Amino acid sequence: MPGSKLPTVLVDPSVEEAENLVKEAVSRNKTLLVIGRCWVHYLGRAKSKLGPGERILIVKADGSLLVHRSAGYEPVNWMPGGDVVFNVQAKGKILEIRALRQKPVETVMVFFDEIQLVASLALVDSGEFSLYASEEDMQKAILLRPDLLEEGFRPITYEKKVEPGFVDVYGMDKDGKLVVVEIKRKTAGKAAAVQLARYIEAIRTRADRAVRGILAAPSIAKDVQRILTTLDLEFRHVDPRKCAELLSRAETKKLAEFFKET
Amino acid sequence: MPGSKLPTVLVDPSVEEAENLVKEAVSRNKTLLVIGRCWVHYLGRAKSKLGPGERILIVKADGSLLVHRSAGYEPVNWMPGGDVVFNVQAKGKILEIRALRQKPVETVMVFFDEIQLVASLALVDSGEFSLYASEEDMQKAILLRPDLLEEGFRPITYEKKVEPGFVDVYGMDKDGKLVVVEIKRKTAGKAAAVQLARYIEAIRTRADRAVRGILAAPSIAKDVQRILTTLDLEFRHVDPRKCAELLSRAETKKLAEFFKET
DNA sequence: GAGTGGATTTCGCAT
DNA sequence: ATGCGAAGTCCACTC
Repeated sequence: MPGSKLPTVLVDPSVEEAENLVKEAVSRNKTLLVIGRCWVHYLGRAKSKLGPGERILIVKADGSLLVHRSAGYEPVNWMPGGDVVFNVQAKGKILEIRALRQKPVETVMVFFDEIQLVASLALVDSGEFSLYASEEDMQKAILLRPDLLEEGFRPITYEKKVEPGFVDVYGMDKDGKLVVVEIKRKTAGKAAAVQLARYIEAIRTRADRAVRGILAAPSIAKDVQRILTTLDLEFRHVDPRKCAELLSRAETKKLAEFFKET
Repeated sequence: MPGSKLPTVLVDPSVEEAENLVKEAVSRNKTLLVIGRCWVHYLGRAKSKLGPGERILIVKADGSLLVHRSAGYEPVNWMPGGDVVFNVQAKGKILEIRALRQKPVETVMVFFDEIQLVASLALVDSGEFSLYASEEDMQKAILLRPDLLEEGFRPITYEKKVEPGFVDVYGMDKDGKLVVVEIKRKTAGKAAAVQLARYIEAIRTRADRAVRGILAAPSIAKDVQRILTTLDLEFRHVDPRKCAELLSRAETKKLAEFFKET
């Protein structure tokens, strides 16, 4: 076993013991875990108060801080990492942990009056994370296999700058008509249709010729079909998962070349 | 001390020991913590792979699952709580924890091959979280930015003693008319309107001049608008959240200065 | 139940 | 540094 260092763990420690380990952890940029009864104040972008209760506090090596309750995906209080400074001190029976960030200026203060567990960790983690089926994957897949969009479609550029922003994909259909493609990785709402319409509008006035607008997404919201019809836009079903599968490594190379050209 | 139950903690457990505690925790809806070397697969709305590394796994009482790395505010893998089903089993030296959600259909699979710590917690947490400003905060905010109440309003005093009690804020409108403001942090009911009316009454008789009464609150109860009209009082929508934001900006400045010193 | 908008959004990538 | 847009966004609210 590549003996990774075991965490230093204190169960039901005294305030002093906890204070020492917490200080050691934050000063050495370890990952810190504190479980116990606490209350929390936040002041910065907003202002909040959290009354006493048992929670999990995590302070990561990069300074990010999380206070998690027993339910809910999101932390009830937090601070993103970066330029965060910590101040830890025991005041009587209470352990105070303060975090201060500079940009933007904000502070989280956690007060523990009962500590069940403190752990100081030196997590070794070089594992790679890869995500498939993002909007970018859909774009790549369409560039690589234009038939996904429609037969005979030929991409010209991607992320093309036009007046309001960037067109996801821009190309020509089998009849030589210009095509603007807006990609959404999940159900496309009204906003997507309107955005596409704006691009079309901008290009039509500039190019002074017919332009087709295609919304490529796994599905569209209920009333959006009506909007599309009104705006003379089209919807094309494209499955992000299928797109991801298409992107094998070999094909990605070809894609790299395509990207280089354009 | 209301002796909250201490967590069950295993440091450097065997796979079997870990398996037992993890199973016990998820089956009894406790909050679970596992720290160790793992890799993670996600399949659902997208698809992701996370290579081996040391992380923190949290499974909460509501089924939400978080995999945290040593840096970053966000979990690298997760599952929101709700209709989540878990499957835990040891396969040889590897502990598998699978979470499956139905809507949408998605699954997270975590594989541990080294376990540093397992903890099963029964977090007791009834503390209230309030992001919104207190009534006092709303008062401060209105004094700081009178425009919140109405354009041209100028506060004169606050917490002014008048016959029945204390007026929250007292000032003048842009036409020089006296204004009495009653602040409520939540939906204002009949009592608030009546209270305001009493202040107005007292001041009118004393000052012998026109006085406007404004009820400042995020909203008013259904029939209160009628009462206000009858009593010739006005309602002004004031968002406690906006007040909190405003105050936090102001108070944050003090914070910034304080930290500049230190 | 679906759609819409906000978030102490966070995060990355562009200019 | 700043700004813009996507996110496995999550979440609360409305229809």
